[in-house]
Amino acid sequence: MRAQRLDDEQLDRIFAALSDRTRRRILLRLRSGPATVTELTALAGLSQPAVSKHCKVLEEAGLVRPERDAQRIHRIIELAPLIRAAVFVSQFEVQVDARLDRLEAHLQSGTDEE
Amino acid sequence: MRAQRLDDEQLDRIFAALSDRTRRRILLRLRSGPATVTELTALAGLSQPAVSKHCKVLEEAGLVRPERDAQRIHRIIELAPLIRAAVFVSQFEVQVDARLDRLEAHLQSGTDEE
DNA sequence: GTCGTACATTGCCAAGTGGTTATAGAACTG
DNA sequence: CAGTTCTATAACCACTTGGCAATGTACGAC
Repeated sequence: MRAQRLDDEQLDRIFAALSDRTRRRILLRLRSGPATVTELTALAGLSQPAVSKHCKVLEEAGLVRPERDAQRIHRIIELAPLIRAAVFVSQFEVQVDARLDRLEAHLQSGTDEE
Repeated sequence: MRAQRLDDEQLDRIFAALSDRTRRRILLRLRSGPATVTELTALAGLSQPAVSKHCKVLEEAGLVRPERDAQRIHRIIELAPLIRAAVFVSQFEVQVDARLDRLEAHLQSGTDEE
C-alpha cells in the first residue's frame, strides 16, 4: 500500500529529527514562542550555520514552520508531527500518567539551560 | 547537570532507534510476543546480519531484551524507553485522543504486511 | 566427535550526518 | 548608494549508518 510508504517516510523524518539533542532543545525552546536562528544559536552554543541546518531538518520533518518578519525569520513549532509520533508510541499501549508528565516536564525545563 | 546528559543520550538512542522503519516494524511485531532473529528476518525481507544489527540498535536503546532458549534467542520488547519517548512528547501538551489512537493503531496494524 | 541450525561479528562500501569556515543573498539603516 | 544585520548556502571534514557477503561462534542432534 502506497500510503504506508508515505507514513513511514514521515515517521522516519520525525523520529530522526527528534534524535538530536540540539533539535530537541530547540523544540523545547519554541514551546514558549517563535524564535529566530540568531536566538537559537545563542541557546545551542553552536555556529549559526549549524543551527540553520538543524532548523532545516526540523522543517523537513514538519516540526517547525518559518515566518518572515522583515529581515528576521521566526521559527514556529508545529504540533502535528509530534501527534504522529505520539500516535505511533500509543500503539504499544504505553499510557503516560499525566501527573508524571508534568513532573518530568518541569524537571526537564528546570535543567534546560545547562 | 550530569543527569541531564544521560537523559539526552538515552533519548538520542531511543529516537534514533525509532527513526528506522525496519526497526519500527520489528517493534510492532514484538507487540504480539517474542520473536527470533530468523523470524524477524523473514518479516523484514533483509539479510540476517542486517536484522541482527537492527536488533543490536534496539537493544542499546533498551527497547528490546534478548532471552536465550537453547540455541534460539528471543527478543522481547521493553516499554520503558517508549514511555520516555512519550514523556518527552507530552511536554508539548500533545494529547492524543485514546479512541483516535486505537483507530490509527488498527489501521497501521492492518496495513502492516505492506 | 561431526553435522546442522541460529545468531553474531567482521570487513567492506555508498550514503548520510553534524560540525566547521567562508561566502552569498536579502532586507533594513543611514 | 554603502554599510550592517540576519540567514542561507557551499565546500569540506570526520564519523555514523544501513546494507551486503563471508566468516566465526554457540548450541543441540546424531
